[in-house]
Amino acid sequence: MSRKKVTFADIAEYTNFSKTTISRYFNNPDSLTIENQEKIAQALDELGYQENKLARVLANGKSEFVGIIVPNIYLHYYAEMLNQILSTYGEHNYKFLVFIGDNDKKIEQTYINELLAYKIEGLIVLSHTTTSEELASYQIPVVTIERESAHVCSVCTDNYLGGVQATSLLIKNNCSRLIHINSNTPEYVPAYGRIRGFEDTCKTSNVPYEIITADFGPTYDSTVEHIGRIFNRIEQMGDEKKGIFFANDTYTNIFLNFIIRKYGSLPPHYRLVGFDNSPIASEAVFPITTIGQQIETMVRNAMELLILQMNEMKKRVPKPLSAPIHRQVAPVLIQRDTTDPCTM
Amino acid sequence: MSRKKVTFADIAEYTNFSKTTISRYFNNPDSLTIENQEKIAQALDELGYQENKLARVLANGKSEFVGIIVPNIYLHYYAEMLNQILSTYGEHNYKFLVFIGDNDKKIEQTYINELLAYKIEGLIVLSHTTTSEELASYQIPVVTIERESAHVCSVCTDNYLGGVQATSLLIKNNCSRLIHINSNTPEYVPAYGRIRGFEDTCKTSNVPYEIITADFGPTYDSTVEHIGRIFNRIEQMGDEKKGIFFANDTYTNIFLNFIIRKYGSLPPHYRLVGFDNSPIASEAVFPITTIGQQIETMVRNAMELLILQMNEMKKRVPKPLSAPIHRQVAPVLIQRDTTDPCTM
DNA sequence: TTGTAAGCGTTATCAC
DNA sequence: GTGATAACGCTTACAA
Repeated sequence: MSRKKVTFADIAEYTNFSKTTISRYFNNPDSLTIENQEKIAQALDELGYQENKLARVLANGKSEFVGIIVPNIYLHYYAEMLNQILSTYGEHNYKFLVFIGDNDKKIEQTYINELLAYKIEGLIVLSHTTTSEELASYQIPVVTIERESAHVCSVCTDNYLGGVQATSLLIKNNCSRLIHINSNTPEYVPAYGRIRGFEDTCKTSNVPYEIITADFGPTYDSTVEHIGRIFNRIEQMGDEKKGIFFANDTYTNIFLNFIIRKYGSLPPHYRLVGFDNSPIASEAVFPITTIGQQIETMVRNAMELLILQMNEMKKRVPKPLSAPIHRQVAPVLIQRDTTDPCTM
Repeated sequence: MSRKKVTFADIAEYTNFSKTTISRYFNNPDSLTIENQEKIAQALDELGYQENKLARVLANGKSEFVGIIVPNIYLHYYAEMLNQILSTYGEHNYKFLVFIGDNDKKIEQTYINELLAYKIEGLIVLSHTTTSEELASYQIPVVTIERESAHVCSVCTDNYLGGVQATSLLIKNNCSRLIHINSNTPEYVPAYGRIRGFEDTCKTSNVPYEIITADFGPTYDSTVEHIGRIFNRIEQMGDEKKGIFFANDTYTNIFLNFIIRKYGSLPPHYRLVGFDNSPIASEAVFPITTIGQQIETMVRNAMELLILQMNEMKKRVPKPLSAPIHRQVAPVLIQRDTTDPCTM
């Protein structure tokens, strides 16, 4: 009942083979006769063998572990990223050790050390706490997603293009005044591209525009409060047709709610576009037109870049990449009910 | 530069101690003189030592790994669970290996086998694919959360109480007709308690009630469609004050959206209560009154139960629990704008 | 307080 | 095709 652990040694004894042969059964079965394969299979079954991959890792150095550091999974965006990453198990067989970053550099360091102690083969970073320079210094394969990444491989959405798509749609909707609403975003963050895309498109098309940035505070409620103020300000602007491009769907939804509560519906002089295609965009009273990040594609790219590096590390003479590879993924415009139907 | 791995042997040689002493430095530092501790610390630093916890696991059997199987993390409910579980790292130091269940028993088996091969000390199961009987058969510490759990330890929300809370509020709101909307839920699922709580409360209070169940299909859109039909049906019922208790906030929000699009606001003859306190409940045009699951408390309980079992396994003569422990966590009524203000 | 030596359960190398 | 044997890097009696 309380069977002690069965090991290769036991199987070997039981079958009159050597441990080596048992090992081969797992790693290179073709090198055994079918007959012997069956003998071993049977012994495995009869003795109730249970693999120990940790021992194998110690012996061959391939942990098949990949570390992940996410800032949180409260936001659907990160949850979906994580979802997609974990789902690659079926394809690549990497096991994922997941840590939630604390926005605390010290703590994140300890996470990384812990991951290194468990011999991860690679690291996927979504949190913003540790600089890419520091990440690079660990000398292991790294891929970052949608964050600063000067010194490591990365995958980002083409935020600039997203800004252009959103703004172009609003212009096609004949909005005579364009507004972009965002939190204070440093220029080195990929998402800053949304602002540039917006601005450039407005300029090119010669439409008057305004960029409203603010610190929305740390909570949903504080965000609502700030956006409420912005709503009131915009309401004063008169009734020309306003096209508003928001940094994300949450902001858009909050703004939309203010509109609904005032007008009972979405009046034609408001056209809104969000970003992220998060659930709230489809769940809003009037489903929100938004720029969707192609998360699955991003993750596929991230895994490709990571595996590229990890495979290199397994060679006798690993030749690290001469320069980090950066990939951009085009976002997708998803037209719903907060803009006029329109073929672009 | 491409420094070879530094091991205890190297440190030992460098410091003229034995490997044992180096080991003790990590596991029982007090048994060394301060002086020698510093010597070793310095050597560690100078040689650039990097722990290898896998080797340690092989030697002492304590992996500090815990496996998690979630059905998905697309739903905020699961994402938040995962969030809370992962966040316990700071407290308990268990590392988490996360798998996304496929609703496919075979595949989930392979996940579990993989986890066993990596010598997890315990397993947290949120997916519904594998029966608790099967889970128990693996002979390792298991805790399930909010699912069938006859043969293993578990943590659940007190769904019955939740149903009672929601229904009582609607009755206090003077609703003269009570309706519960749910998908087809088998009785053995914990969430079925919500239905019983609703029904019992209606009966006790002698208020006419109706339970509407349906298969809402696999997508958000199909859910919208079905709820739209239900909305139309309820609209025909006349204008008595209706109190509707939904199985979750998503249903509630969809229903609310139908109301808004028809009436432009929430008319007083509709009172709505959701379940889960998911983001959509607060983000809706009219923030939704809901029954919140205390996820953090649930997770704390789950970890307690798991650690209890895992610690037992570390004893010389582990005495497994004579019977699985089941814990219930009370839900919390969160009053917002889809019900009348009311002190209960 | 410190050291010796035998594991832990695999894989890798080199023979046969 | 198969087997001995030495790693892999750490822990843990048992000694001293």
